[in-house]
Amino acid sequence: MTVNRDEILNALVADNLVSDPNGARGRLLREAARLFRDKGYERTTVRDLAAAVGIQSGSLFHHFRTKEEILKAVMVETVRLNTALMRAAADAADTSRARLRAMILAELESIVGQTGEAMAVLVFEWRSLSDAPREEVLALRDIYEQLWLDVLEALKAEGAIEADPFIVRRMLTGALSWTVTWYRPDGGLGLEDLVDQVMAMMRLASR
Amino acid sequence: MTVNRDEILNALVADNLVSDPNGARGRLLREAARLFRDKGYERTTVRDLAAAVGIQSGSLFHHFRTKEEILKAVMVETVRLNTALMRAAADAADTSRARLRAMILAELESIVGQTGEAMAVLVFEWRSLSDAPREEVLALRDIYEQLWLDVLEALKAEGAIEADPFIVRRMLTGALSWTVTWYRPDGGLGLEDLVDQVMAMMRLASR
DNA sequence: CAATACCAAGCAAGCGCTTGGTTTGTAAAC
DNA sequence: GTTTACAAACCAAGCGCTTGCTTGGTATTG
Repeated sequence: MTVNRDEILNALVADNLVSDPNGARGRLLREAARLFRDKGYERTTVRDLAAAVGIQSGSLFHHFRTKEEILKAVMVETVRLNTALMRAAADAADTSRARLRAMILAELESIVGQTGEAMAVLVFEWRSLSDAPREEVLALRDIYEQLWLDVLEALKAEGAIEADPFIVRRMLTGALSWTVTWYRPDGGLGLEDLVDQVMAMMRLASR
Repeated sequence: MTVNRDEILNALVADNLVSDPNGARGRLLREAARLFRDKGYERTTVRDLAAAVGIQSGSLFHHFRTKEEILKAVMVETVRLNTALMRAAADAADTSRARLRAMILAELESIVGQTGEAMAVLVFEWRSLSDAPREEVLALRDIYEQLWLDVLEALKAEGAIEADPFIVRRMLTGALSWTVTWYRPDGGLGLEDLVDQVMAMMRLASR
């Protein structure tokens, strides 16, 4: 990887697209992501959220107008960050096959790494968003998805994959995001190994 | 398929392992599954559940002691039914490859078919179950999962797949259950086509 | 001396669930 | 073949609690 995670994050923070993780807002969003993943959005109360950052529940509404706005912010910022990370990962590879591998690794890193809580929220809590904000998040996600479709279409053109790129991506989305429910980085299986397994499953091995 | 769905269902009903879909309890569980999938368990109130079957909210507690017990019943009965269906699908095929194909088809049929609501609940709402009932459901699910591991291990031994069977199954779980979020049977893509795509993705085609 | 960040207190609404009593289905007793 | 008995199914009402959010005021900071 030529561009590292922190550089990308800082650039987004500078553009006000993502909250500074060290600021009050950023800290709250991180705790919110953790709570939303662990207990679900509905089971998490504003009192839980407030306690997690050490303030009174009413004080939350100085930073966010509603509880739902917190959920939306978690999702929006997560998509933005991951789109940037994914683009960087894709750009750094020079063959389609290497590009797919890099993207799978990047997505798994997001899922099991620091933004894992937020990624899980993105996967499991979209139903808790009401229509308008959901559409907003989905629109952002489309940009992210297009990065995947580009590389999968290239692989299809090369004959490296046989199935429809669109469907392959949807299957990959499910397969990779499902790892949040079972993969533990401290187990015997490293992240790179896991990527190898995914590539092997699609018979695209050759690390 | 030599054994059809209704036969299997009736056998389970006769053994009291699954509620009669026409009975009061069965109807409630079906409506509960639909509501839980559409709005999530937490957002679904006992008043919603009662209204869906046309009774007062208090009357629910004549059939179930708590709201959580309804969720558990939905999950338990769904796993039981699908284990039976999956076993039948597996037994009817004679090669490992055909068996995997039959099982993928069976799982997709469960996901997009009549029990689809309940399957989605099983996937997305496990976090809403408290510890003890969750362990119970997971224990039942292990039986179901073993059916998959058996056929994947056979395929591995035959050299038809390259990756670890355990990991392949987890990837398949994610990929297939994720279809609930996007696949619509009335679109251009039929279920058999979708299975073909999955097999093609694993380079196991040859319908 | 504003503006920002927070606290203490509490309100209105909605939640799961309980209660006491009525209707309905079923089958034995007469 | 009507009556009696009784449990299962349900209703109407509401209790106690938690929820998201508001309000009016007080520190803190540049």
